Amino acid sequence: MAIAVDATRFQFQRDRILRAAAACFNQKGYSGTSLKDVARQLGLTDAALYYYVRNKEELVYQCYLRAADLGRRAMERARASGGNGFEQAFLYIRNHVEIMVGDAGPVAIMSEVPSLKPAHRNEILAISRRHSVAFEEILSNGLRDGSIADCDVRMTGNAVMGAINWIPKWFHGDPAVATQVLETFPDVLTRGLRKTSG
Amino acid sequence: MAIAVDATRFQFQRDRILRAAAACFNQKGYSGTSLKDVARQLGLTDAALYYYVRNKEELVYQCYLRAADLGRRAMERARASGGNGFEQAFLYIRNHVEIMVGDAGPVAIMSEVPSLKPAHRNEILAISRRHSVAFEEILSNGLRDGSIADCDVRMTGNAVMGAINWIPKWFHGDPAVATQVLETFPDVLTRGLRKTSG
DNA sequence: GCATTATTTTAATCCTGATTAGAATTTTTG
DNA sequence: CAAAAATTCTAATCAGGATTAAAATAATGC
Repeated sequence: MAIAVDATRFQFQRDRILRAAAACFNQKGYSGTSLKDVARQLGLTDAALYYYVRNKEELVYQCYLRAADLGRRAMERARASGGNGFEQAFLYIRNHVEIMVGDAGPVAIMSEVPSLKPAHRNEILAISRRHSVAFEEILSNGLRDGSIADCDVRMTGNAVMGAINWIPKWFHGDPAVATQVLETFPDVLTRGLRKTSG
Repeated sequence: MAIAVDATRFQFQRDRILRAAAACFNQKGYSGTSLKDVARQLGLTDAALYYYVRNKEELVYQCYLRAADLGRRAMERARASGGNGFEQAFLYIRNHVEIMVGDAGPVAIMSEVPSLKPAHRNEILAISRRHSVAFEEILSNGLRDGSIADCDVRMTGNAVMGAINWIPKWFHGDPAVATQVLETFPDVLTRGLRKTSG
């Protein structure tokens, strides 16, 4: 009954499982990965996973929750930076890209959100929406403070999110590529936002 | 034994099925859609689908093949236009976006490519690769002919493809939005490519 | 209209991977 | 070390959707 200072072992394993699952889902597709696949990667047996997760649906849900959370953190660090609109947009993108190609481990592409059970699906969708809105707000701020060139905020947001979310489709862990991505992607995505003159 | 001039009825139904399937996959997720779901949408019975497709795997494969083909056409029309690099890039994006939000019907997001059987998977991947390479070539041409500003060709390609491929995630058929997308998305995606001065 | 072919349905079957129960093992605690 | 709790395994079971076989219906050609 210790005052759970150490959410240690359980939480730790659970997180390993989520990362292994994310890796499997991204690499082998959702329908292509069985619980056995995920378990094997950790030297476990499929049944063992049920100690950490109610069922496969919840495994996916947790993966997505983790992905959403990492995105949220990237966003919050950017907003906390106190820069102008452009700087915050750039920073958010860099933070998020860093997560996608960095050692946070694989981040699951949210392709099976629609098949989550309603409560889970709605939660994930709500977080995603908040996330999008937050980015659009940054863009709006940038328009107002003059750091971002005139643009359709909604569409720009959709474009940027798409580009970021799609990363795991073509990035497969090569560290050299990771460096390149980190250096160029944020610039690629924000070039169009830069205010040219005044 | 007629010289199959009219691939009519069969091909027609098959295409309807592919579109219905694409719609289901995008809306309900891959694991969330059963063959019965797809069939019901057409007033058919699940078993009837087997007259048009060997199994579910092939249904997905055909959906992806169709998606890839639509993309290829968008690309070819752009290349055939004979414009400079920037113009071709812009045109390709417009063409492709038009397909994604237009009345070509829903285009399947290729999220389950990894779980296709090897031959199918490799074919889809090969097409995708060709597609990416083609776009990168357009960008390279633009760099050479001076119509596109200095940029990382590979990463720019990845960003643009991601943004386009992600469209079905947030576009759900609203015609007003379709118009907006068509008008703004190509501009959003190419702004960063425009040569500012010389 | 009749025969042939194309398309769809009904009614099983099948199969695979998720899930569960309970035993075994390992870890922790005192 | 003994008892309790935590974690994992073995061995079934189970469910649900994919798939099939055969019959029924619709379309087509003559």
